[in-house]
Amino acid sequence: MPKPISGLHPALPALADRQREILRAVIREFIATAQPVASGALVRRYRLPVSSATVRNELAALEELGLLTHPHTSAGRVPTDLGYRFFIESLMSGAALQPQEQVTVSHQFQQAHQDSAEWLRLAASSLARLTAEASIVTPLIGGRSTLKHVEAVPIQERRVLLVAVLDGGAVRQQLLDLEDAPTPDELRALGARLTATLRGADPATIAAAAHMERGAAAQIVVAVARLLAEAEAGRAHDVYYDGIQNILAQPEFGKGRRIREMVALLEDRTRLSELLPPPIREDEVYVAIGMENRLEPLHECSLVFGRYGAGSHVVGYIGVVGPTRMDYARSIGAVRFVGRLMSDLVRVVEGN
Amino acid sequence: MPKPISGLHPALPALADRQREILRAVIREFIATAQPVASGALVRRYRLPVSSATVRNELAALEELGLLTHPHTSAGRVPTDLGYRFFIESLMSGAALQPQEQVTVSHQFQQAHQDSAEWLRLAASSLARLTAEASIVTPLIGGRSTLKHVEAVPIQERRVLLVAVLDGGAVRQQLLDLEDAPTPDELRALGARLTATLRGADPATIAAAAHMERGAAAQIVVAVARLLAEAEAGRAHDVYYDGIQNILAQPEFGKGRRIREMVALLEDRTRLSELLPPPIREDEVYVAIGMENRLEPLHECSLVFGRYGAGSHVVGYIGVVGPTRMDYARSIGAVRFVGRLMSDLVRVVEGN
DNA sequence: TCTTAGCACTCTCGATGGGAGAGTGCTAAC
DNA sequence: GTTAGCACTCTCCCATCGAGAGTGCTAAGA
Repeated sequence: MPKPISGLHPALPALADRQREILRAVIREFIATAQPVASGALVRRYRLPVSSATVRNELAALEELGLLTHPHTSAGRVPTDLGYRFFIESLMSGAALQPQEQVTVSHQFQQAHQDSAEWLRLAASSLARLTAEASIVTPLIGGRSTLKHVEAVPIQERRVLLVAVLDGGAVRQQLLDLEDAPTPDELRALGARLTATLRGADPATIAAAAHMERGAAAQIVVAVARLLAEAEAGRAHDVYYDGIQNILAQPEFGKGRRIREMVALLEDRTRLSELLPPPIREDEVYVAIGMENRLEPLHECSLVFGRYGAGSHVVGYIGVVGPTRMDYARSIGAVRFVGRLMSDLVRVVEGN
Repeated sequence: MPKPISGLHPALPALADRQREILRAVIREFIATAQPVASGALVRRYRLPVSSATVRNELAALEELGLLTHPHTSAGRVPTDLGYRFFIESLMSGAALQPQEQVTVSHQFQQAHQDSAEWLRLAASSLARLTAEASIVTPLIGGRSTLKHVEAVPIQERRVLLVAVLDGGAVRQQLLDLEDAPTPDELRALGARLTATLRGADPATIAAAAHMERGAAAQIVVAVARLLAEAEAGRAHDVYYDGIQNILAQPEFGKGRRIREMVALLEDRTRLSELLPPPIREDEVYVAIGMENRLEPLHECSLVFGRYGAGSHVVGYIGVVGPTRMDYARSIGAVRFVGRLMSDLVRVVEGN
């Protein structure tokens, strides 16, 4: 069974049971309220069997270990990045989604008309709604794109719509102005012939095959090769995001500067790829907390990413972005659930 | 020639030349600085040939007419919604986009692979970039969707990918599990036959034709009818938006409450349709200023919408949303330019 | 009659300064 | 090891105040 959480793995200290309990309570409380957590409030709210003075001693110890900080002398405690990391690695109870929620989301996917762009959009909006964070969903990236079917549909005299179906069921289309003007019947025959000869071929093979063709056929083959090559590269602008309103609502982004940078990052599809996680295994979830993120605008944010896909080379990523004060259990549960859903869909499309 | 600007047309007062000049200067200045405009600053900045006291008298008169206000006694003047309306109707010099900008945007569209979803996305991002506002772009809505070509591509034994090309070049796809298991050759023949018999038919006709078919063919015909019907309805979730970061940067949205409602409106595709303008003519631009908007969250915003399309029944909308303090000349110019570009593309795809 | 200088008045904005409240750290007793 | 008690610190809110900006008004000038 793969390690469920990946990401940085700094050396984490060993804690006594009571310290673990208190750390967990602090993080839970801070996630819920966004306010520094006071010793007295902990005792009251979590019915701890010790006094607030004892809790204060433990809090000081946890701060010594780097798991908590203070904004100022007379404020309560706030988790550090390391504190969150500890929480995720060894304190968090993996609360999955409610069965009811799971049913609702699955149901929506089933109704989504089996259109892959629709699935991506739905995944983004489901994740955003489930987690109340911003979500990011990429299409399937990488792997070999091979041709399953090609068709040239006449639009005007010399203009055809090229429709290429890829293995995996993705459909790419492109309008093409031809040098010569084949009849509809010729076009149909050409589509059938090219489908027969190029079926299963990868972009390089198809590009090479273009030399065997002349005129319209050559044009079409070149275009098909390019469409497939692009599909293989995964087009950066096909990334979907949703839930910007959720992060606007977070109190830590009230001021407005930080948040603008984050939204800019989400909207700039060319920069989005910098945000994707290193390769992770199926069903594994990657978490990057605060300063663990390379990108400066995300230094007060956390990412939770999962992957979906069928093979080991054809993967897409789905994830959420939010403040470091994030409900990690829920985010991880949601990412994992939606990821599995997407993987199932891919498997169905690719034929088990 | 159609009226270029549509929207509410309240009775607008007649103004003396100097008042017009001063009103124009106030609005220009406020659009540029977002600060209430003082009489002294106007004289200095716009080299008015009168003293600040005279300007103050005129400002008081303009305020009397409802075209300006002040936030408090000792603050400069701020345009009212009516003031902006007056500006747009009779003061604004229609500054179009720079030739350089026009070339850049046209060029991007030409490189966009002739894929209609790509065009929509590009239109949204171009508008956002040109205007520094948030943009909204809908696909073509309404009109009759007729079939141009249909193909069933085998994916697995009983599973096919249905690809329907519509008049206008839109491509719809759907995965379909068939009752029986036709051979690839049978599927190809079926596609050719259905294309021949159903070409040019509308959804209702196609749905009726389903009764003439049996088994897989009937299933396919039903699915095609539904795909076309959906295309005709225009799917609400196909709306694209971009440039949220731009409105986050506006000083009037600093506080964060208003802006959240606006972003929520943009992200909720089901509510987006409430935002679309009443029917407007080609090349006409619709402007709604502040309280003229029905939707409460937009009471401090303005919309500038244009339409694109080929006929009078097949239209799509493109527009920008920003604070009432918006560079209307630029927004209107950008919306009109991108709208024309989109219309041209539609005409090309539909075959002149 | 229109324009303008002068001036009092008003309002915002930023700095200043308690005072209340919350929460900690420490100490000493249990 | 735990806890009560207490001094100390820091934030936050509010009131105050002066500077600055800008207006409205008045009266004089063109």
